[in-house]
Amino acid sequence: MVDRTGRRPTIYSVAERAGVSIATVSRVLRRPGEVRASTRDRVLAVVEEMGYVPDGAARSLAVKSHEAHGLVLPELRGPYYADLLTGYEQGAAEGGASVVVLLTHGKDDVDLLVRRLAGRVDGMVLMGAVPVSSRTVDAVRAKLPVLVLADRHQDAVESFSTENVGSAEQLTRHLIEEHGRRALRFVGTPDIADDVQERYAGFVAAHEAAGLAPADPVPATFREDDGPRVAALLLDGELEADGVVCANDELALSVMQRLLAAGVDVPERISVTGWDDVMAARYVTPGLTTVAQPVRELGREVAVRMRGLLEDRHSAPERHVLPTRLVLRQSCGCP
Amino acid sequence: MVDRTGRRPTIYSVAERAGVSIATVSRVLRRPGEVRASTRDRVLAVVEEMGYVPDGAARSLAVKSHEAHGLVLPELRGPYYADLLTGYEQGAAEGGASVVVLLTHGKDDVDLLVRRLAGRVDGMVLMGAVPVSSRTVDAVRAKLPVLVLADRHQDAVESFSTENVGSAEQLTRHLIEEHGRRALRFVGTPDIADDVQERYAGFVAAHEAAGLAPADPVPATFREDDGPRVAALLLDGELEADGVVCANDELALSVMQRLLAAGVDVPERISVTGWDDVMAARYVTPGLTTVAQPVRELGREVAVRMRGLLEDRHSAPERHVLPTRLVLRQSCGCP
DNA sequence: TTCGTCGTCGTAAGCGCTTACATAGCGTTC
DNA sequence: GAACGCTATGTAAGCGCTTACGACGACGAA
Repeated sequence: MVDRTGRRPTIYSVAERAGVSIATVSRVLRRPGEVRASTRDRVLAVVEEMGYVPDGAARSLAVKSHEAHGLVLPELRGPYYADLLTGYEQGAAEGGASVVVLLTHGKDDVDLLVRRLAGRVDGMVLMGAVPVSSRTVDAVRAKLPVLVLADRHQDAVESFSTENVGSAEQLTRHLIEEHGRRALRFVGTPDIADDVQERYAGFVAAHEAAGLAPADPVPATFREDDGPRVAALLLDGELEADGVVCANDELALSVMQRLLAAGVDVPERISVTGWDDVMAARYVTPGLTTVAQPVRELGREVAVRMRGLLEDRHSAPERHVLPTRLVLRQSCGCP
Repeated sequence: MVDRTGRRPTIYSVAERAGVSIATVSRVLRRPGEVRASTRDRVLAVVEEMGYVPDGAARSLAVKSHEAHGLVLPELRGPYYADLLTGYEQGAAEGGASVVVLLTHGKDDVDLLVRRLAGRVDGMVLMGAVPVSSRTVDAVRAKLPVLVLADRHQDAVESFSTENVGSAEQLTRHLIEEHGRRALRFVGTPDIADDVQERYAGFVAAHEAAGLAPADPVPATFREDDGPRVAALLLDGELEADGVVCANDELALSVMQRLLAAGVDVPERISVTGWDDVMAARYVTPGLTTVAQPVRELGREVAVRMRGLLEDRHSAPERHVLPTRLVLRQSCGCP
């Protein structure tokens, strides 16, 4: 399994053992059609026997391609990022590229890590929520194609996102028109991320269309931990509402659970809605009304687009928005 | 931003522009202490100005290290793999390595992909459930350290897993002793994966300890889709049981929901338990009794161990088992 | 027979880094 | 003031691949 030098086999040891030149070994592996069958078989036998695996770094250096994409996400909680990664990996794999993931949560040198990553991949996908300076983004963009997800649209940089304003408006209108809600609150901090902002915008739009005054958002993070706090405000009467439109499902589930535990009738007295359609949303009682995003498809499309950019670096930046789907269950008041 | 050749800057263009040799540029970036402050500043200024990012492949080739680990998982559904990856990425990042993920689900040339991956990383972690031939595993092991997760313990290859037999036994005993169950069924296909096998073994052990005859397992995959089928068996009376020990939470949730929808009193008439403690487990009613695994810690420990192996390749293969924790909620019969 | 063609394979020049070693400059020491 | 040591930097040899180019022989056509 080891050549005479005691090190792992290289293309040289394989060539020597098979009695051919290194060029032939390379051809056997990359363009088998160009070498005579008998030679090919002999070389393949040696490859197998020695357990030769070509060094990716050397290949990358020679072909000037890393055959890898970088995917930078804040974390991996919840189904969103995992699905995104799943779809992306699939799309990248279809083009023969692997994906290097960088999770920024808890790291304090994100800019450095992103720059370093830029040296090891052919293209990079940045989640809007990652804390990276625009200086760094610019530096990386100068070197390779960059795609941004769910971020405020900076011109010049191509972005993907799922539709937010429209579906938030539709959801809110549903609560107002179908369930007669008049005192809705949006739970989530718009400044925290671009999509939250858009969801709130939809919330506002629906109110204006109905001639109602939209209330200010109730600040909350995406984490479950904030649910109890918000529920307490509702229970104490500090927050008067007959419905809460939460920025995501974790928050909604957590709020709803607290309300139910306190004996509040959901949805009779208060409607609760979420966003994302996590698994728990269809198992809880009442079922959580929410908005489903085609996250896996999103991931795949992003990867496909990245492959396109790698082919043709000069295509103009586009803006992609994927449609979402309102999922009506019982927590809004539907039967 | 681009040197005179129109290509991206290399260490040569930076050196030329800064009026130093490439060795000095390299030193500025890797061992700043060895170069005079004035020179260093000058070089750094040029680096910044040109937007220079060292090529990872060239570096890897020179230092003979990819500074990356491979993580091969079947998929990314549910919190298990996502948490594992999160923990692993953290542990790897602490050692300055990035992680390349390979998802095997839906791919038919897994062996080839794994071999190829082996050429781009310094070490590889294989989930037991990935469909890879042992020939391939051996070939990869000959080249770099391999760690296996939740797999049948092949000697020689180091493995990590969470405790299964003991906690399954404990869970089953709880159902028998505390809730007086006498006709339990295990839902899951032991052959499918090593951990399912172990969980069933614990199920059997508890029965034997109680002087009861353990029933055969009811085959089912990890997916939610199998829940309705199993529930139907229970409802039709084809399966007589006063409790089902499911191989994971998805299955358990799905079965439980069907039973409840059909008017069966869970846990009064039938206890239901799962495994993994997914988020939905604490939001459903009744709360799902399950077993929590320290997945993130597992991931991190695996990464740390991998870094150790990379330092000292000759350490003997160890077998690591992390403890799990029984989470009693109401679906077993507890108040 | 001669020449061109084609298929097969070897030679060698990179790809962009790191680093051992050599060298130059300069302050110390006796 | 010569010998020495130390620091800062340059020179150049790889690292293991890919591939342009050319050599060579076999073969068919003229």
